[in-house]
Amino acid sequence: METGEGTRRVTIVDVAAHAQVSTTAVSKVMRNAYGVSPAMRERVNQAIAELGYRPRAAARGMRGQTYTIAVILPDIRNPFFPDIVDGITSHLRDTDYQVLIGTRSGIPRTDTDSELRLTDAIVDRGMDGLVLVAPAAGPVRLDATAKGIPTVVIGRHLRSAHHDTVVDDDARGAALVVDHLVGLGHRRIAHIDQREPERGRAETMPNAVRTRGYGEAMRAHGLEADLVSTGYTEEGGYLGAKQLLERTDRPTAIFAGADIVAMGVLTAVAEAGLRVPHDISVAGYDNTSFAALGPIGLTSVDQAGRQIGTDAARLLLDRVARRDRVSTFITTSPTLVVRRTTAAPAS
Amino acid sequence: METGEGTRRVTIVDVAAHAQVSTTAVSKVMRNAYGVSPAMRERVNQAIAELGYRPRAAARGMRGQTYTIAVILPDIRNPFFPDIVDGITSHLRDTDYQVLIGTRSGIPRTDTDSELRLTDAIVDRGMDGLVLVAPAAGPVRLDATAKGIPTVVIGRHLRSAHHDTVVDDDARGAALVVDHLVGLGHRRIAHIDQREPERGRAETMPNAVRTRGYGEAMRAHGLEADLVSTGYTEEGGYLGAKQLLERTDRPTAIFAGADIVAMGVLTAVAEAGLRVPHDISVAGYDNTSFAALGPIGLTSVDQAGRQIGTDAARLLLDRVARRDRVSTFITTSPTLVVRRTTAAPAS
DNA sequence: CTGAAAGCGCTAACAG
DNA sequence: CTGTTAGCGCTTTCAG
Repeated sequence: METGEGTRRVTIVDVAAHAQVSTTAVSKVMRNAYGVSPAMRERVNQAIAELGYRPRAAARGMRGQTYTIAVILPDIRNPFFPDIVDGITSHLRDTDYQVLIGTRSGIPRTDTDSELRLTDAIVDRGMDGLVLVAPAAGPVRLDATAKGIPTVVIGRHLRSAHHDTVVDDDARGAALVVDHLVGLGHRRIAHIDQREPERGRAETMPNAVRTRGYGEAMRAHGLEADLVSTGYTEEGGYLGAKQLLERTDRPTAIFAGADIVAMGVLTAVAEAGLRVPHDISVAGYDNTSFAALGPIGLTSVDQAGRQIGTDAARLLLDRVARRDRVSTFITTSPTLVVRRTTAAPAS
Repeated sequence: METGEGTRRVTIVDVAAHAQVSTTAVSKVMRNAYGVSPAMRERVNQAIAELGYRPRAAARGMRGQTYTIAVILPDIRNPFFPDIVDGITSHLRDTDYQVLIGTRSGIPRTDTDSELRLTDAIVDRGMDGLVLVAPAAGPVRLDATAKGIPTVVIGRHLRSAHHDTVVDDDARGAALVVDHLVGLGHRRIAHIDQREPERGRAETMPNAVRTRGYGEAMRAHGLEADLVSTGYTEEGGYLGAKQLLERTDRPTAIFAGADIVAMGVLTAVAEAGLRVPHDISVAGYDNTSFAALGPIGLTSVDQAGRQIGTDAARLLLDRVARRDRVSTFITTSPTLVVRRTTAAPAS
């Protein structure tokens, strides 16, 4: 127990000596490896407890695993991501694995570069697995990463032989919103999405797929798409809505690509002196906890983030155990949650 | 560059061979250590670039540093914490250090146990420094942790010789709110705080200090404190407010201990068919980005989370460099941001 | 200023 | 079922 000043940390050698066995035996017991008698297991465990021994991940990592899983989030402020993280950690709770989160939450967003740096850092630290949430990297890069470390990609519409994928049917989710608004009588429905600078990613990013779904649904109803591209942040929503509200012929409904975007939209609408849903309807995507808030009551698309996280964790552990197994692609179905920010247009 | 299947990862030995120098030289160049000629530095750097070499943190950690800083958050959903994280990462951006976040965001909250497990995991992974945000552990435990790894504690009103501390003047912040509400004419001002089960921590937890500040300010105005203890979560605010609103003689103002709590309060108020601030005033603490949202406009106390994070990062790097330096205690001054959820009482 | 050699703590082969 | 031995990739003495 002694946490004294100069006391050297207890190592596997100390445990082995204390239990009068070999270090191999201790190692095996820790990893629940095959080939240890119950008696020895008992003795070793007791020695571990008595000495308060804890294995060092770095040393283990040099030969075996580090028992650490990293989750890379594009943005720590988006309240949707905690749902995913919850799902992952809850699935890993009873295992030996530890979850650590990396984020490029700094100033620059949609930054492929900082994501790359983070991914490298994860690999350098010998982590056992990686969950990438809505990564910005291209398919080639993702494959290269996945070849080096078991990887699950969340949110990209991208099949790969090297990583597993869990993704929401974003096109369907967007259509759900459009259908709902059209059903209420709206014709001028605008969409605020995230600008997708790189051509190659356009088809596979969740935002792009939502945009496509929106466009197709509008067309199906014989309506014209009305797109404003800013970004999936509160500020993006604010700026996008400002732009839309300045028009003489402003839309009667705004479909924001994410709840966090809708938050900015609501702020802009309030500033313009308009009332929701009387003057304008607003819908979001993700069904975050903030959408349900009393003063908000945002109509939104639920994509079951917790479930997505759980699925990702399961796939990841699976792949850590068998790195060569065939890859899996899971699609989840979104549902619409109607609240108080959408209603029939006033006119 | 070859990211081929079986290609062994390039190590320091490969770099040394390529540059025709010793591994020691390479090691020194990487660490910007003393005693390398510019010519050699140049050669080594070129070899590193040509081979795309990246040092493995685990291996480095066995003898030296891992260049990794961990931040432990009590809750990933509270929108105040990203501000702190932003401050930390922005300060560390141009260093070799990498920030990784750990959170006990699972189901159980205020869980000393899961915090401990996380702290241990951080230490086991040989991280170079640790930032603890509003930790639940007691002083003895915190000291023990800090003895093992350079540590900065954010949010606890606790002076220690072993860790540095950055903390907001929570008592003053609470008084700011009470003074503001009393100035508007309120007399029945309730406070929703977080239950503090452990006696020993009562004086040092931010929530407890806010509660104390609230009580003292009320007394100074000759008013009686009215406390409901739930938790610093949205749900805590919801349940606490529900309880308060059921009373026949309900308060005219509710001061929530954190913005996230205020969110729950607003939901409960809306459900009760009451209007803010006409029927009841609501104030929060933290001045998160959500407080500024158009449909919210929450009056809140700003404690400059980004600045707190920056200070913490600076102190931490400082201590990583000189582990034996005297400890520092920084207090920041909160300011009140008045928005639209507070007004004179109706009666 | 440079390099050879000795570990850091652990796991994986390999023998007994 | 158990123990011995040889490294993993890096940093650190300590000589040259």
